Amino acid sequence: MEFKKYNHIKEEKKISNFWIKNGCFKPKKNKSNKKFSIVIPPPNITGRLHMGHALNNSLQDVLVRFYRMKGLETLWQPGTDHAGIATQAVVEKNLEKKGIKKNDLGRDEFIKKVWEWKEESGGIILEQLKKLGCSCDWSRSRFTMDKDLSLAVIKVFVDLYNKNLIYKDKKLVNWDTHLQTAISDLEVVQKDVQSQLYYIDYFIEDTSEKITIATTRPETMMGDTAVAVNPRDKRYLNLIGKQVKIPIVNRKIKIIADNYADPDQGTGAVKITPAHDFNDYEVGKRNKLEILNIFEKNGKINQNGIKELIGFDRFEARKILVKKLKENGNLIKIENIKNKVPYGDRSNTIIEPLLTEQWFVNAKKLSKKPIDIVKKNKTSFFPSNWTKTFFQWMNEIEPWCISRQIWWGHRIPAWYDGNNNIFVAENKKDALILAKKKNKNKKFLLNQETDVLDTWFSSALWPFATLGWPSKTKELKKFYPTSVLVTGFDIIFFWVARMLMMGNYFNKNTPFHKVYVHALVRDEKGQKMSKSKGNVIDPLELIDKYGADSLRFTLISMASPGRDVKLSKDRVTGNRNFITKIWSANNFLKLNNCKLDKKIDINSIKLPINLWIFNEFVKVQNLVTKNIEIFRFDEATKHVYQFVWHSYCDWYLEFLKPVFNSKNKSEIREAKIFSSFMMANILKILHPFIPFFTESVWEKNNFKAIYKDYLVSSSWPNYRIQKKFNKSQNDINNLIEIISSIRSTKAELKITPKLYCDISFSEKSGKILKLIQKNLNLIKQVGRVNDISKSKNNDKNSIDILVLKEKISLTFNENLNLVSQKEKILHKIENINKKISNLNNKLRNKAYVQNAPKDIVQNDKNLVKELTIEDKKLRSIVSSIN
RNA sequence: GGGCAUGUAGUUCAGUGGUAGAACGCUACGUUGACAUCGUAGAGGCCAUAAGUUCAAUUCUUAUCAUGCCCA
Repeated sequence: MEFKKYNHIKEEKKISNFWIKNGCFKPKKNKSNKKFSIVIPPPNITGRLHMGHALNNSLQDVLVRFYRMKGLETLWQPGTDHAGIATQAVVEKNLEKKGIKKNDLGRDEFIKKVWEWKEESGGIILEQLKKLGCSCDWSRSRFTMDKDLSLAVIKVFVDLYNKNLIYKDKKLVNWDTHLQTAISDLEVVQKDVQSQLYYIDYFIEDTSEKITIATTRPETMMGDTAVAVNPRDKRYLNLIGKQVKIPIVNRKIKIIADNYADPDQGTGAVKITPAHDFNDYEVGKRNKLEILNIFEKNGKINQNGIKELIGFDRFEARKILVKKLKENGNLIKIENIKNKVPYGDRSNTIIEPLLTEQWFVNAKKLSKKPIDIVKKNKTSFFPSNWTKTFFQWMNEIEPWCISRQIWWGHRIPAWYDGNNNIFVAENKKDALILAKKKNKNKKFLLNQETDVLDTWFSSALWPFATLGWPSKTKELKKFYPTSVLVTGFDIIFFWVARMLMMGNYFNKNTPFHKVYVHALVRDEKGQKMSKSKGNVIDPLELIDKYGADSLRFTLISMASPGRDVKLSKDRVTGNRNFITKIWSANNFLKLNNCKLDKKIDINSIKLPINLWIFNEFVKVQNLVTKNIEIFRFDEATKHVYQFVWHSYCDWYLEFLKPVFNSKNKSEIREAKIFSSFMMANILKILHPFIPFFTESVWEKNNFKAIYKDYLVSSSWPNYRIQKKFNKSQNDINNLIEIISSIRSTKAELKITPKLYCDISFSEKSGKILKLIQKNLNLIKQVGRVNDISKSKNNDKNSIDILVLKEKISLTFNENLNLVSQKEKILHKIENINKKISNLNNKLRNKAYVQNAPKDIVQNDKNLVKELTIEDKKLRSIVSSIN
C-alpha cells in the first residue's frame, strides 16, 4: 500500500481555520478554577515576523497549549503596539513617494493617513503569528492606540501627574536631530568609533600665556562658558580665576576649578560646554555657568554661533572651524583615538544633548516597589541571573523622558493657558474647569500639549490595560496577575521593568509571577542575523518549505536557558524528518488496521510489549510535564523525540510485527487497539510543540470519537507508572539487548544483516534460554534467527558471544573469519582489566572505603565481581577461537 | 573600568561530586510488506588551563586564558 505524504501547507491552513472557527483558543471555564494567562509582547504594527518573534511566540504557545490541556482556564492575550516613531517614519516615507509632505497635510490629516495605513498593513504580523500556530484568543486582540487603551494611558498620566510622579522640566536630553524629537536614555546606543582628539590653545587674557585643552568636538567651542582644571593640579593653580579668550570665537570665559577635570586625561584642562554635554551640564550647574545653546533642533548652528557658521550643519561647522584654527595656529595637534559616540537606535544618527523642556516620570520612586517585589520573589526571573541585571539598572534608574515631538501616539493630556499655567486632566472639559478656577478674571486660550508619549509608556500598561483596566472587568479579576511573561533579554529595561513599575503602582498585584527570558536567535555560525550581513533566515520561508511545526520544534528544542539559539536549516530538516517519521509510523498502524474504538483499561492489557511501552510512555509523560513546568523546553523535546523515535518506532512497532503476523486473535486485537492508544497519547504530549501535525493526525485517526474532543482541547495525559509491569519491562529490555548483540556481532563479522543464524546455549542457567523460548517468534523474526538448540555445535561457522553476562553461541550457514573478532574481544578484555585494576586501586585506599557512602563502595565491589566474570568468559571465548 | 554569561565528540548543545550523553555530521553495510525525509552497526572526548577543597572534581572554590553580551 502506498501512502500519501503529509502536506503541511494544506493541513496547516485547514487546521488553523478550524481552530479559530471553533473558538478553540478562548478561555474555557472548568471545575478546578485554576487559571493560566500570558500577555503577548505586542509586536509593533510595522513589524514582520522574524526569528526572534518565532522563538518568542513558539515558547509562549507551548506553555499556553500545555496548560490549556492540563485543564486550566487559559488566556493568551494578543495585540500590537503603535510604535510611534517607526510607524510615523513608514507613513511619512510612503507619502513622500507620492510627493506629499507631512507638514503640508497637517497633524489631523496625517494621523488619518496613519490609521489608514494601520488598517491596511498593521495586522500582517498577527496573521503571521497565526501561521506559526499561536493559540491566542484572537477575538480579544488589542492595539495600544485603541480607545479603551488610550483612556487607560490618559488616566495613568493624570494620576501620576497629580501625585507628582510625572512632571515637566527643562533639562539636557538626548535629542535626535534627524527625527527632531527627544528620546529616552535607553533608545541611545553607545557605539565605538574612530575619532579625532583636537588639542587647542586658549590664550589667557592680556598675556601671551596659553592653556591647551583637548576636545573631540571643536565646534562646541562656540558654546563654551568655562575652562575647567582640577583644583589639585599644580600646573594650573595660578591660572584659576583668570579669563581666557576662545580662539576664533573671541569670547572671554573663566578658568574654573572643578574635580571633573582629570589631570591625567589629555592636558588636564577641559573646555566646558554646559548646553551640549551631560558632564559639562553638571559642571555648569555646580559653578553657576551660563548655558549657551548653539544648535537648532535640526543640528545646525543657531544665532549664538559665529556669524560665518550660522546655518551650517554641526559636522560641516566642525570642518570649517578646524581649518580656521589651523590657519590661526591655535591647533596644536590632532590625535586619532577610539571613543564612544551616542547614536539614536531608530535614526542611527549621532545624538545631540540638547536643553529642552520635556515631560519626565519619576522612575526612581516608581522603582521602589518592583525592586521589593522581585526581592521577595513575587516576580521571579528565569534564568535567575537576570535578577541581577534587573537590580543593577533599577537601583540606578534615572528620570524617564516620556515626551516625544512627533504626531503619532498618545497626545499628552496637558493644556496651556498662555499664562504659564499647565492643566493636566483627562479631557479638555476638565482642563477648562481647572483653568477657569485659576484664571478667575483673566482671559486665556486653552491649547493642548503637542507632544505625544513614548510608545513604551503605553506598553508598560499592557498586562492590565488589555484586560480592561481601569474598568473592573471579569477578565481583569480572573487573569491579572498573569502567570508568566515570555520575552527577550533585550527589552528587560524597556518593557519588563516598566511594566513592573506601572503594574505594581496601579494594581494590588505584580503584573506577572514569572519572567522567562530567552536569548537571541543567531545564524549557525553564532552571528547576529542582519540584513546587511545577508544572513537573515526568514521564518516564513522555512514555514513554507518545512512546515510551521518543524520550525517550532527546532526553535523550542534549542531554547536552552542562557544560550543563544544558533539556527541552521539542517536542524529544521532534521526535525521535519522527525515529523515524517511519526507520519509513517501512523501509516503502519493504518496498514494493520489499528484503531482506537473503545477506552483502554490499562489493567486488562497483557502483552509484555504493551506493558513495556506503557511504562516507557509514562516516564516520558512525566519528564515532559516536569520540564515544561520548569521552562526546560529543550529537555522536554529531547525526551519526547527519543521516546517516539527510538522506543515507539524502533522497538515497539518492530516487536508488534510478529504479533500481527501471528494467528493469535486476542493478541492481535490488543496490539491494534493499544498501539493506537499509544499514538493518541504521543500526539497529546507532542501537541504543544507541533500543534498542526498532531491535530491533523488526531482528526485523520478519528480519535475524537473516543476522546470527545479536538486534540487542542483534549486533556494532558496523567498516567502512573505501573510497578506490576516491571517484570515484563525487564524482559523486553533483555530481549532488546539480545537482539542488539546478535546484530552487532553480525556487523563485526561483516555478515550481511539479512543472514539468519541459529542460537545454542552452552550454559545451563537458562535465564536467556527461557526468555528466548517464551518469545521464540519475536526472536526469530526481529533477531533473524532460524532455530535454537540447547547444546553448542562446535563448528567453524559458529561464534560464542556474551549477552546479559551469559554465553550463547551463534551458528551461521557459512564459515566465519574470526581473526578480527578475536582482536576485538582481546581489546575488550584489555579495557575490562583496566577498569578492574582502577576499581581495585580505589578499594585498596582505606580512606575511600571509610569515607565514601557504603552503597558506592558496595557498588564498586559488585562491579569488580561482574567484570571479573565477564573477563573470564571472554577469555574462554578467545581460547576457543583458533 | 564594573557586571553577567559561555568554554564537554567534527558541529550544535544537554548533563553529573563516584563508570562521559543526545542530535546533526562522518564511516561501513543494507531497499526485509510503515518509513531512503529510512534501517542496522560503528568510529569519535586529558569535559579550556592551573591551583585548591575532598577518600573522590568534568561537576564545588579561586586564579588565568579565550569568546560573547550589558552598563559606565
